[in-house]
Amino acid sequence: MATMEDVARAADVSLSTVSHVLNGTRKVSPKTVAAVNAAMQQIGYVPNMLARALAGSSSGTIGVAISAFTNHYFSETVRAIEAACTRHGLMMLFSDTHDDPEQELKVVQNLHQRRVDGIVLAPSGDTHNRALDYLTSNKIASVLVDRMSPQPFDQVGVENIEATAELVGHLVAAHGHRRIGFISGAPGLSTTHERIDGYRLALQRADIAFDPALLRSGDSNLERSGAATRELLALPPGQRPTAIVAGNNLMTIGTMHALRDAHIAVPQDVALAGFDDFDWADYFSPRLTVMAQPLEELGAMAVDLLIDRIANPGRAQHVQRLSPTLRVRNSCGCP
Amino acid sequence: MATMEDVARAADVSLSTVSHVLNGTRKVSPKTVAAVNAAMQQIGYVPNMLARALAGSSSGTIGVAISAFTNHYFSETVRAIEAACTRHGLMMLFSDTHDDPEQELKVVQNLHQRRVDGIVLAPSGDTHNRALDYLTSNKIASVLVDRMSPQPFDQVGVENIEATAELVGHLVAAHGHRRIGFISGAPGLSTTHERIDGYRLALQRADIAFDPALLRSGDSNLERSGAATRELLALPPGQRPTAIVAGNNLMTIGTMHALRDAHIAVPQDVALAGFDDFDWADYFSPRLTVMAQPLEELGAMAVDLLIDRIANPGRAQHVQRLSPTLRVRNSCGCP
DNA sequence: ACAAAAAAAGAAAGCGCTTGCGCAAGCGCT
DNA sequence: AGCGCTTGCGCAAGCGCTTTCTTTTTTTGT
Repeated sequence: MATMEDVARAADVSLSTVSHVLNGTRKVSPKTVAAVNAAMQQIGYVPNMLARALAGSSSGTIGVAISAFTNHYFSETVRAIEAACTRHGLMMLFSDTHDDPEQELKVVQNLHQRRVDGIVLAPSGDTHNRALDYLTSNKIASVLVDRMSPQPFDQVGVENIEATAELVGHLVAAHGHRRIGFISGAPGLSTTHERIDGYRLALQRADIAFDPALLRSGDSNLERSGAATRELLALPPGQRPTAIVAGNNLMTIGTMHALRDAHIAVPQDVALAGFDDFDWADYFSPRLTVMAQPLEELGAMAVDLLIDRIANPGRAQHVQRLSPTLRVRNSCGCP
Repeated sequence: MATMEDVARAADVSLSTVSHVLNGTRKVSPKTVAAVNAAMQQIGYVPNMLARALAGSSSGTIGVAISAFTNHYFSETVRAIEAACTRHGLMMLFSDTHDDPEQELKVVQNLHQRRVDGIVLAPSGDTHNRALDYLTSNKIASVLVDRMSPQPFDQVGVENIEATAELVGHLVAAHGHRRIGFISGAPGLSTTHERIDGYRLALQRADIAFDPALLRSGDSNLERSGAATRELLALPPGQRPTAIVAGNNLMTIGTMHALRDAHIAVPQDVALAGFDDFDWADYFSPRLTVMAQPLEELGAMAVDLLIDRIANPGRAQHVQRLSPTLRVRNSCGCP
């Protein structure tokens, strides 16, 4: 494979001149530039980014470690990150951590070994996250997405408390529900706790007493949320919820499925709303009322933040919260 | 950052010994191994894969260029590829080509510059695909997924003709439909043509005359397939299809949506079936009858094929067809 | 026309690793 | 004691670039 030296030889200039034309790192006379370019063309030269990265500093690559690619929410986020990378001429090294702290650490180390310029991480909900420690102690430029951490990191997520309160509030204000069940996510995740807080905030605002029986963990997955829904339905008639809010997309589906299996009509018998929009929420029947996260902006902002930090390692951490938007469709009872 | 030389110094051995310990490339006495490992630990050494790749040959990285990450089908495939990579200790450099030949070429060149060991590509449906030419002329180990090409490449896709025939055949055999509409994908893609062939094959087997009016292009997307469905519905009563088959997941959704907008009950008024299963096909009402592609195996096989070719550049090309499975649910009319 | 300053290009020292080559001990053997 | 072996390791030449320091060439002023 042709190297820069071959190009230099063919253009009858020095190696360093070739490098400088390629990078525009110093003034080179137009005719030399032409000669070098011609030689590259002719020889079919392909730059070696590995060597470039080794000699220089940047590898032009960032790492992305996401916890649950299976979840549509995250794959959408990755897509947005990828788009942002392409816009900035970066490539993305991608790996799934499967929400496993062990795996997460491995992935981060792997990315570090490959000398990525920075890392975008959706951290697992581990109480003591070793991956985050690794990032800090190795001074790796990084930004956290979705899950927030008290540790000093650049972070970008959505505003969960007010958003959940708004979602729950809609059920109260627009449809008069007073007994609202909430299916929460996996414990340990910041998003889970914040959304529970939002739920309680909405109740409080509506002067509805919090009933622990109406708050069930769906553990962020389909099956468990189905079970949680069944528990809710098994409550004595007076205590049974007239509406259910699910804490993420998977749990919304799980809940809906359980409801249908129990022959409960949505929204006639029980109203339903969920956090996270997804491609086809609009195509279910009933069409699902959800709180949609701005995934595109989230990805773009994560990359922007990361690039900025790479350029400017010393600066203070930025924690950004983006606002989700309520998408009112029919499952809440709206026509 | 600590280098191998630092480790060598700390362990009081030569640089090459450290390298050999790290790679197990030659016998080193147990006590030296211990000393080196201790030194690494103590110093906090992190191997530099860039340097390793430059000096050695492999970068331990493969590139994945997928045409339409937005489509759930592809994101699922990427997930499977990622899993296979992790199993093999590889990392995945990922980029979306947006089904644009221009972009596709750029992505492939980019990956090449980063000296990936091989490339998994879902080629765009370009008549003369420059990306494929580039791969060939630069002798880059690669494997094509989903879309097949007449050019000599390792390829893995699904069997489309028989599968589509089976799907259409089910509508005929189990439910007695004789007028079956088919919404086909974007022209130029091998999958599109093969599925059309499968559709016609099924008709032929059932002695049903092919009616061009019943074959409409949905262009592989939501909106166009909705339009195609509306065209089908606008046909004079005697000519109108009693069942519709859609050529991929997006088009199935688009079709279903159009049907609902037209207040057509599925499957009572018109039966529906589609190619591609997706997470929630089971949660729609009616539950969707689909032909499910073995995405997990597809990804795994692509990576296996690629690894094999990297190890063995000279061998003949393998073209693999995996068989999708029919998942009968309710939209076809089955109880 | 000639020195001084500016512009253009070359030489070479790394970046952090792999790997072929070769040297020094320690072994059993005659 | 001396021979050929094996075993364990160090040396140093790259891999293909970037970048600093110099050297050469061209321009400009008087």
